[in-house]
Parts: sequence; structure tokens; C-alpha cells
Amino acid sequence: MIRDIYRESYWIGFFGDLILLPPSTRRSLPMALLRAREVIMAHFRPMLARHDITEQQWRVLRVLAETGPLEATELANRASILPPSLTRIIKAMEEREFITRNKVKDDGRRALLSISPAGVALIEELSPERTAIYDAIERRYGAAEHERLLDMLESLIQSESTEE
Amino acid sequence: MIRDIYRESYWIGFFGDLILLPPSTRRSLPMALLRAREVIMAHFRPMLARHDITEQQWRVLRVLAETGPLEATELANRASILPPSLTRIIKAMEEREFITRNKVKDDGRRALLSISPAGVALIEELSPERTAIYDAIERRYGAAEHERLLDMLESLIQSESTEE
DNA sequence: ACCTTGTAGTTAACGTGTGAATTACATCTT
DNA sequence: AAGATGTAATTCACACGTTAACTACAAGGT
Repeated sequence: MIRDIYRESYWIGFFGDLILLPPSTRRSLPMALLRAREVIMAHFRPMLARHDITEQQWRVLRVLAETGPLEATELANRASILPPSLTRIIKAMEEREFITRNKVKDDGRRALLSISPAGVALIEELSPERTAIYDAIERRYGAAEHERLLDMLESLIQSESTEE
Repeated sequence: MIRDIYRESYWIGFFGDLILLPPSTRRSLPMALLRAREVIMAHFRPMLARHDITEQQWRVLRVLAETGPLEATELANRASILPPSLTRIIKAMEEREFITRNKVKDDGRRALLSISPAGVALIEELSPERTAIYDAIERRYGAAEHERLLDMLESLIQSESTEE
């Protein structure tokens, strides 16, 4: 019953008026997405920390491994990392020799970023543990629910990112 | 068809072997949650920027407005903010007089944090726009889908945060 | 009383998120 | 060819996320 009140975004004001309120923090999409991400990432962080890489560096590596060499802008989009962050991340990962960069000829601004053999090796080393973590999440949450949640998130992203 | 391949987490190796892979970045829960949050927050950021408050300060204000005075630890949990961040946020918001703190007698460590009248005024000022933004999201994504997504996120959070 | 253990909150160090400004280079226009 | 406009990437400034270390205080045990 209380839950339904939150659901409908109604509330009773001090003088008994029925007033319309925005979602409480208990039923707000931004908060729910944030918390959900937190509980999921909590499972991955120990693995990443053991190998001294950040979550964002890990995303960059995986995107490059999956799609092949990319320019910075495209990489930033695919890894959901903003350009200023990517600049710093690339710098750090070049020094650790997980990725390499090659200037694109005919355009002095662009550079192609590639994963190095060491980067591939790191991904392969972490893959089993990564799979195990995902499996454990699916066992707890339910595989069907998991797939459905991914579908709904994709749909949300789609509906909100088509600009008009 | 291609989508089903991602869904099942199978892939065909270089030599034709059927190998098991972790989710690609296209179907990973952490990435989907991150992107979903991004597209949603994009709608709120201009509003917050106009009033020179951060997303996190906004969360703190709303939690205090909804629940009344809280100690820092409880506030941090409810707003999904880590203690070190909360320390900085409280400092900034005390200076701008959006919140006040009062020592708890009988325990020199704790302090009760409360929203000030100016804080309440800010929330009331932003409420109409906030409601309009949520309404627009529901129109694009669908109210029923929205509710269902919230339910599924809550369920995920529940299933992953029960420690065992 | 003293010491140990536990808890609330802060500080420190480093990486990332964010918006604005800047640099370097391409392309378009005339 | 020169200037205007556009684009890729970087830099800057400031706030937050994250972990670890630390301070201050409280509660329990002996």
C-alpha cells in the first residue's frame, strides 16, 4: 500500500491536500541505476584491483579487443568515456604498454589506437574469472530476468538517445 | 541472429571452435546501466547547472527533505554517496547554507544533518521542472515499462546485496 | 582505571566525470 | 591562396569515486 503511494507519485500535503510530487529517492530511475551498478561492480572490483587496472581502463581494453583498432572519438563512444578522461587513460595505458597508437596519415589530428599483445594477454587471463562472476550474478538474479533487464535498458537508451 | 549470438555468450574462434565468452560490451550489465544512467541524467543536468548544484548535492538535499535530519552515515547510505565524498559535500553545502549540522549530545562523534529553509526552497523551486522531466521520460519510454524497469532494478539490487 | 576493540567521521592520494577553453589540423568558401 | 568554419584531441579547473590510513570518541573487558 505504501509502495503504491510512491508508485503513483502522490503525496498528502500538510493541510490534507493531494499534491503531485516527483519520485521519491526510493523510486527514482537515476538512483536505482546507480545502486544497481554499484552492487554489480562490487563483484568485479577485487579482480580489477588485483591487476592494478581501473574499471575504465578495463572497458577500453575490452572494446579494443572486440572491435579492433579505433580512433579516440569512436573508442570514447563505445566505452562510454568522455574525451578528457580517455586522454588520461590512453596516456597511462601506453606507458604500461597495454595499447599502442599510430598516427593516421592524411589527417594529422587522428590516431588509431590498438590493443597490444600484453593487453590481449591480460584479457585472456581475466576471462575465466569474469565469466564466473557473470554466471554467479545470473544464478542469483535469474538468467531470464537478466536478459530481460538488458533488453529493457537497451530500449530505454534507445528511446532517450533518439534526439528530436 | 547476430543478436542471439551475443545473447548466448557464444562465439566462433579462429579455427571454427565454439568457445564460451563473457558478455561483449554490447550486452554487459555494467555498461548498460552506465549508459542508461547517462541518457537519463542528460535531461537533468541543465537544470542542476542553472542552479549551480551538483547531482550529488541534489541527492543529499532530497534525501534530507524526504526523511528529515540524519546522521552522516545514514545519509551517505540513502544518497548512495561514499563517506569521503559526503564530507566534502556537507562542507560545501554548509557554506552555502543549504544544510546545517548539530552535534549529538552524549556522543561526540555523531552529528545530525538537516536541510535549511533555503534548501527546502530550492527543492520547491525545482520540483515542477523535475516532474516535467520525469513525465517526458515516461512518455517516451512508456509508464508501464518505467515501473517495470524500476521493479527489476530493485530486484537486482536486492538479489546482489543480500550477503551470504 | 586501563587497555582493547569498535565505530563515526575525516584526511590523503590518485583516477575519473564534467564543462569550458584551447590547440592543431581539415575543409569549405570566395 | 587567405580567411572562416568545423572537427579531433588535449588541457584546465573543480567535484566526485575509491581505497587506505588516520583521528576522535564510545563501549566492553580485565
